[in-house]
Parts: sequence; C-alpha cells; structure tokens
Amino acid sequence: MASDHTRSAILAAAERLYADRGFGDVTLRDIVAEAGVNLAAVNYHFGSKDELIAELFVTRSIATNRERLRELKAAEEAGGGRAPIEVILRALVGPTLRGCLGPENQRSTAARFMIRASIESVPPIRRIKNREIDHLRKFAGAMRRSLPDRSDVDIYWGLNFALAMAHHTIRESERLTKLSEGKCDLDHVEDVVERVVSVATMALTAGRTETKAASKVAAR
Amino acid sequence: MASDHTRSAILAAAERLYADRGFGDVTLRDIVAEAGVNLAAVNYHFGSKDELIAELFVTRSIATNRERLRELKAAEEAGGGRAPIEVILRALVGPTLRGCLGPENQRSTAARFMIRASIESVPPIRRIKNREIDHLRKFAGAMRRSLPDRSDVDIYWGLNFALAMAHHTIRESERLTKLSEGKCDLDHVEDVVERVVSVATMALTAGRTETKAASKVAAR
DNA sequence: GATAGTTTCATACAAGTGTTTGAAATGCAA
DNA sequence: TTGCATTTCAAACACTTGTATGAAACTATC
Repeated sequence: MASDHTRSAILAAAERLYADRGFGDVTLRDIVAEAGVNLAAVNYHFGSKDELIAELFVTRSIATNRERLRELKAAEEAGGGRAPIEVILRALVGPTLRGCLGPENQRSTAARFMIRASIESVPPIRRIKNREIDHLRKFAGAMRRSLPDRSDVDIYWGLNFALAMAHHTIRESERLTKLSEGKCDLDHVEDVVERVVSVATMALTAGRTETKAASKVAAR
Repeated sequence: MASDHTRSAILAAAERLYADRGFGDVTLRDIVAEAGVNLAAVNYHFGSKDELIAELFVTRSIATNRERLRELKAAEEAGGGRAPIEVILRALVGPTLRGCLGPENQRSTAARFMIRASIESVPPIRRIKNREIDHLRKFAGAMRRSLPDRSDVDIYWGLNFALAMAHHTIRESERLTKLSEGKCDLDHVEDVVERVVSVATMALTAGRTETKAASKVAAR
C-alpha cells in the first residue's frame, strides 16, 4: 500500500460534508469533488457508498466506546470491583456528551458527524448500532454490581433513561436552546453531564415508595 | 369535490407502506400500486411527494397535540389554574406513548407510522417538528405555575428530560426489549407512562442538595 | 344530452444516482 | 529498463426517482 492519500482524503471530505449537510443530500460526486479525487476512487477503496459511511461511523463509535469502557474499568478497579452508580453513569454518558456538545464553533467535524448520525439514522449506521447491545450489557452488569438490591428491570430502565436523556439532549440541542431562549446552557458540557447523571441516579436509587408513581409500578 | 376516494386511498396506502418499510425505500410507484391508482394522482392531489408526507404527519401530530392539551386543560381547570406536576407530565408524555407503544400486533398503522417518523426524520417532517415549540411552551408555562419555586432553567431541563425518556423509549423500544431479554415490558403502556412521569417528577422536584450531582449543578 | 369542470390515465421527461469498465498512469522490484 | 501490480482517470452504464403532459374518461349542471 503506497500512501493512503486518496483514501484518507475521501474519508475526511465525506465526514466534513456529512457533518455539514447531512446524509440526505451529499452524493459521491460531492465527496470526490471536495476531496479532489476521481469518482471511481470511492468504489475502488471502499467498495460502496454504504461501506464508506459504515467505516466513518465505526471509527468514531469505537473511539467513544473505548473511552466509555476505560472510564468504567478504572472506576470498578478503584472500588474493588464495585463502582458508585454515579461514576458508572458518568462513564456511560460522559464521553458521548463531551464528544457531541460544547461551544458550537469549536465542535469538531467528528462531533458534528456523530450528531448527524444520531439524527438521520441511515441504514448502514442502523445496522452497526444494532450490534451495540453487547457493549451496553457490560454497563448493565456494572450497574447491577453497584446496586445489588435493584431488580434487573429497574437497572435496564435506568440505563435506558440515562441514554435517553443524553442522546435526546444531543439530538434536540438546538430546539432546547430555542425553547429556553438560551437559558439552558449546552456549552458547559460538564454541567449537562451532571444533570443527566443526577436524574438517572435518582431514577435508579429512589425508594420504591417515595412517589406514588413509582410505587404504582413496583406494585405490579 | 366528488368522492375523495383516490385521495384517501393514497393517504392510507402511503401511511401503511411508510409504517412498514420506512421512508427510505418507499417510492411513489410503490404507493400508487398499493393504492391501486395512477402514478400522476399523487401530484394531482397533493402537489408533491413531500406534501403528501407532510399531510400524513400533520394529521397525526395535531391529533396527539390536541389530546395533550385536552388533558392539560382539564387538569389545570380542576386545580384552579394550577395542576400537580405529575398530571402535567402525564398529559405531556401519555398521549405519545399510548399512541406508539402497546402490543406490537395490535399497534395501529398510525402508531407505526409515527414511530418511523420519529426514527428516520425526513426533511418535510423535520420542518413541521420545528414549529412544535409554541406547543411545548404551553407545557413549560403550566409547569412553571405548578412549581413556582423552580427556576426556568430547571423547568426546561425537566421538560427536555421527560420528552427524552418518552421518545427514546419509543425509538429504541426494540433494543430495550432485546437488551433486557424481554424483562422490560413495553406492552403495558400505562406502566411505562408512570415510570417516565415518576422520573421526570423527581428531576423537577428533587431538593437541590439531595444528591451530590444535583447540588454540584445548582451551585454554579 | 350538450357542456364545462374535474379527475384519471398512459406515457414521457429530465435529472441524478451509485457503480462499472477498460485504458492510462504510476510506483516498485528485479 | 523491463515487467508487474497498484492506483487513477474519464467515460459510460443501468436504473430509479419525482414530476409534467395532454388526451381520455367521468361527473354534474343546465
């Protein structure tokens, strides 16, 4: 393999264009024009358009997942195999939020790309996301160890809600800013992380009889 | 206007196909074949493909919004202009969840269509969703009246998280079922509603010093 | 039952898509 | 240099897409 020049030029151009304009209206011709390479180069180097998109997404998401697991492992080792639930949740939602939020003008191309991927959900990306379950199971396991009294159902719901808050906040960050007339500050990412972690922790630790709603569920 | 037959056949066929196969790979030709009408009928009756999609989505979402506001208004009138926060949240997420979850084999076409719309987010639908802010403001107002001691920021974050949990649970219902190996039961919709309402209520009412994470946020 | 307005239909159009092809250029080893 | 594999390139291919057209069929009114 000579120098990868064409290959990485395509990857960079594609990520930039998808980040800026979404998957919907970026064609291979747009990408090769931006990269300054020939149209056939995409199929030569990647096989197909979908495989190009998949490679972009896989690269970024394994980076995020590695970061998540690194934080999780560090926390569990520090706690002798059992980490506080807040720390686990922070390892779960922190990397994603840090990767996608922050001052808009200094958001990396990678971050903007991942936001697009989260909003538009194109087939090759959906396929990859479906394989993420094993990764989530590791977090479910850590949460179970952290909260041995909680039922599996409660653990899964807590996990689900934590991801919900993080992803939805990313997806709808523009709308939240507009709705709150700028009062909700999404540029201080660590504050957002703490808000999400805080609520998810409450969801997971609240006594079953603390609220009418919760007890109603638990009583079934 | 004669009999609307063609027009409503197109609407029904389109909704069914979009619900089953998503927006990505349903063409006008698929729709007219399913509806048993001529290809040109779509442009004659709706102007364009996008306007057809928009009409489908608008119809369904104003129905949901009307139901939400009906519940909200009833609650506020019963409480003399101030409703309990749980009831407000239930009015916010209840209609959507009831419309989109429930036993899979008895989910209406409309429900499956709305799930698709929530997952795929195609341009004409995104445009409509952007106009939903005014509608959400009404809920923000009711929540402020219900919790006069809470800051606007907290209110908006609570609203955001409530919607996050509802929508994410709908979008990822399949994954949650798989992840939890069926332990999280999404068929009993009212239980799901109560879980979401319960967590959102905690998020909105928890004392600022109840958890370390929350106090950290409030201290800024 | 003729007429005007609406609706349907087969067909064509224009444009854009990802992909393939086969030859030309390039790089590299012997 | 020669020979071989890799990479680039322009061009064409094969299709699909949404939309437009103009004639035909229909419907209701007078």
